[in-house]
Amino acid sequence: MNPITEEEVLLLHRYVCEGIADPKRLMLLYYVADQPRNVSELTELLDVPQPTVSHHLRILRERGLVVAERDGTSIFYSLGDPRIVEAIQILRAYVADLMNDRASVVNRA
Amino acid sequence: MNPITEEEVLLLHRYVCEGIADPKRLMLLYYVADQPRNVSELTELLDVPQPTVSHHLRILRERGLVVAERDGTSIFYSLGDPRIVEAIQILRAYVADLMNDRASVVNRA
DNA sequence: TCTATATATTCATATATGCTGATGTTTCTC
DNA sequence: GAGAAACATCAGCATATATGAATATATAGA
Repeated sequence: MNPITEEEVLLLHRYVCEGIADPKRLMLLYYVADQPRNVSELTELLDVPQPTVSHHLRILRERGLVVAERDGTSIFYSLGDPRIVEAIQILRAYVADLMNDRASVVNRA
Repeated sequence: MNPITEEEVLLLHRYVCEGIADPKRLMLLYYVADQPRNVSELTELLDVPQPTVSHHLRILRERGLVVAERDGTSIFYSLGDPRIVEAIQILRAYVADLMNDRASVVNRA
């Protein structure tokens, strides 16, 4: 495996891991990966106050994980790079297996 | 894209994202992905007090991201699932591009 | 320009997390 | 069983982060 440097890890953490380290931000990434959505839509989908959504969108935006485009008074957000969700999909499969394993352990008991 | 449920996101966050949301833990994952290593080795590699290493290993272990195996007084840690690093590699490539883009923007200025 | 709508920012608080010295536990050897 | 080595846990502190009410900013339309 290509050895990773400490500097690389710090960048990785700063620009990606911090970004996805919150359940609401994960949901936001999936919402905007599906189609561009404005803040009002995302606020309704997440069911939290609008400032909370803007706060999380800012964190995602500053890291390039989402991109914003204004259309009139609305601002539409979309996924910054498809690899983000691609990577999360792999982790999602891992978690699914993890849960299946636990279930089968319970069934054997 | 396969729609993700809120429950799935919570599990994903709890079992993976929390785990990789720290630079030291990212380094640990890469160290043990390379080869199984005991706590003493990891303590030396990370250059932090041993309790700090054990603290992070515990978080990784509880989530299945690493597995522990005792050999005498030593405990060797190895990667729990290759998909973890596979996913991180994708994010790593993304960050590399992000940095290259920034560099080229600077060069054009 | 005035008003309404959409979004961002500020600020205070609560919670979570990382850190590490001190201490406990497990295992090996003699 | 005593001592040493390796690792885990505890406990207290410091820092970071999420939250959301209040407020500011930006745009569109009248």
